[in-house]
Amino acid sequence: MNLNRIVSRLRNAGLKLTPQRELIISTLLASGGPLTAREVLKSVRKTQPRISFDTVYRNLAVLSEIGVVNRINLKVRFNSRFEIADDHRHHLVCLGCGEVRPVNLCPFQEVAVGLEKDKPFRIVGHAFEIYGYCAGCDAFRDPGPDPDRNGYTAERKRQSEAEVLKKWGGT
Amino acid sequence: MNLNRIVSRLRNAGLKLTPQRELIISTLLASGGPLTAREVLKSVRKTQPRISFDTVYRNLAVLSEIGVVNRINLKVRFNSRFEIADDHRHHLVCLGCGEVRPVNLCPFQEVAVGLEKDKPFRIVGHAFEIYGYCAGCDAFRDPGPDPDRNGYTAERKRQSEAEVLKKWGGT
DNA sequence: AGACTAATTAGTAATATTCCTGACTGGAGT
DNA sequence: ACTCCAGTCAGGAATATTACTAATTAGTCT
Repeated sequence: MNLNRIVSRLRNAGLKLTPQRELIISTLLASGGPLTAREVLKSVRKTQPRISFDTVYRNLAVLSEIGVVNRINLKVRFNSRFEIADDHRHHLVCLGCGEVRPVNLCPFQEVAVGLEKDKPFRIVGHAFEIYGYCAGCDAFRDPGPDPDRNGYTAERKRQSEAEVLKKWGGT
Repeated sequence: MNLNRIVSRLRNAGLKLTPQRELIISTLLASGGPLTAREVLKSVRKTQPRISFDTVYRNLAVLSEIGVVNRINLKVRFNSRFEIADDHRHHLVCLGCGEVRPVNLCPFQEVAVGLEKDKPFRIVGHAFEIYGYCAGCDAFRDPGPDPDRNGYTAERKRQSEAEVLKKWGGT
């Protein structure tokens, strides 16, 4: 997805192209991976120091709504991330370190068929995230002696979190 | 799902049953529908006035992690809601009014098969939410004269939001 | 180029959510 | 009943996210 294509999507939705909006889009386009709202803000302020939080959040939300941007992450431990929606995809999210791994499977088409029969509901989007632990973070977790235990150990979990926050530069 | 069953799930996970935790579970069990964290807190404080935000949030997160509670909503406009996970289900979420409508479809089983092949990733859960507009809220949106427009209209959207916030008692 | 209108923005306030620390407790084993 | 320790809690601080308002601007039509 290039800037021209994105701009035409904006126009079709009746949205304007402001310098701020263009900067946000460019930032996402230039990025190698999904960014948090804060990372976008930081980057954009290099050019427009006075851009506000609200502008960044609002634009990320709007761009998500028209399908130009993918929004990753439930309200689970880590911040939301945003990426240009080149193709439609979902993600594995590591609950240990926050790593996001793309998945090229989308279950929505099969599911959508059976909906909207009884009560009307105009569907405009969906989210599908898979949670778990990558190999590195899984090592922190104690499987325990009892096979019925699911290995939840607060202390180890906290250790893992602390290291991870360092790794991800806090927040 | 009754309290006894939930308690045994807690034990299997190595978690304790504290008065606070029991209260939170009871509140969710007694509720007719999904509750926000704030609603849970408010209800629980009738019995334990000094219970903290953190306790409520932490417990809802832990209960979600062991599958006793379903967590509903992405970081999209409305707060997260929580409900006892009687059976596994997902939800339609109205972006206009926040209404949550359960759906008895889960695409995860079919999708999960193809994963974990290349790189190891221990899956512990997933989330699937469908977004759109219910009949009532859809009426607020202007389809516009151009069929290629997707009907996004900031002014109307704001109107709708304002009314809805009143309806949902603010926040 | 000038006027008009809906969309957008900066700045700020209000919420929501998570994190941290030191004190406390449930429950398993004596 | 006593001990012990991992798990928990309350309280408060730190972040993340959303909401509001008055002023500004992009884009359309003349």
